Amino acid sequence: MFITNTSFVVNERRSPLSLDKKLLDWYDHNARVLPWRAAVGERADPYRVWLSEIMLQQTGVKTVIPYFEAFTTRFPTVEDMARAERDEVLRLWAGLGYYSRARNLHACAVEVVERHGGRFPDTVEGLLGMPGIGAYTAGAIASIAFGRRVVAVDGNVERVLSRVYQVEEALPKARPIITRLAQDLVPERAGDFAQSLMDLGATICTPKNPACGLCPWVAECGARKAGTMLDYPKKLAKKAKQMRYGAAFVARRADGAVLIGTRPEKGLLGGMVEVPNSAWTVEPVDALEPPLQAEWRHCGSVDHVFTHFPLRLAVYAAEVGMKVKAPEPYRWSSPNGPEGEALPTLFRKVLGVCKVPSP
DNA sequence: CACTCGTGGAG
DNA sequence: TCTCCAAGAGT
Repeated sequence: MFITNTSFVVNERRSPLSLDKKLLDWYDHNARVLPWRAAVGERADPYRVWLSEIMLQQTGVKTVIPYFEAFTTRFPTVEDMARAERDEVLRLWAGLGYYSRARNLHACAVEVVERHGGRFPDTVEGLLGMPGIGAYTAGAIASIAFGRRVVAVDGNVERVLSRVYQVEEALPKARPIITRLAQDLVPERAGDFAQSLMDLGATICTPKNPACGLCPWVAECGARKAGTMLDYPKKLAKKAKQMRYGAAFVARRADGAVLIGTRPEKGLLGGMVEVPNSAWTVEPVDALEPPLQAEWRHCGSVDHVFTHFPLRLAVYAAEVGMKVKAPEPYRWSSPNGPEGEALPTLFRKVLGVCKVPSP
């Protein structure tokens, strides 16, 4: 019953229905209706499956939906996205986070059009290694859009299967074990199976307060039997995150234009728009180095949390004359401000704390 | 393997 | 307030 790194014992089957059959029966009655899913009996559009899977990486369904609608409205097909400037993709993506996904998204669209005739590869091997497509996403697209009998192991699958089989190995070492357990379950309806596992993990077998009473696998779940659902999946302890400090400078002209720049291609918020700001250091810095001479006033601070560290930015603002040239490497935004730019949430917060009081 | 890479919502 | 974390990928 317990699954460890050295021993495998598959659950004995007391019930007349196999696990996959029970899950698909449940899915047929409880599948969530989502914009990227095909209507019953129809084949899902690979482009929409791909787009949704990239957006859903480490991101909740509720957050993704409005972005998905905006993208599919602006780019109905992969050709439309491939033809667009990358910067437009970044602007549409602004606020969604993990911006390398947006850079890879456009690169992948270009690759599909220029090297694959506008069609996505229909196998895991063909999909793997395209920009932004890893093991999970390749499996998801291959099974959901192309009906390949392969697995897509994500956080939901890790949680569900580690509970059912009481996988004692901690993540990430448990991943290959879980992948094998999942592969052994994949039925003919591989795409529905993948999505049913995700729906189960998202709505029933949740991290906290799992609704075991509604679960189609309640009878064969080892953790449920032992009452230890919350102990799975086992995870390695994460290291503590250290606060970093910095300063940001909002230079505003009378017409509303704000001094902005573009961040380096790679790294944090790569390729996105920023306002001038200092280095972010563990020790607060008090020597200010504003981008230009002006009467800078401290107008508040912004707290923001990245995945691997929290950040506190002291925000300074100044009004500058219409004839002031933008110092290198910065530029002036449009008179309405940088709202239309590829501005990540951090810098939207910065602009928010020093808005000009309206008359 | 271990680290980087966003954001907002839930408890 | 604080912790966790959501359909991971790249290096």
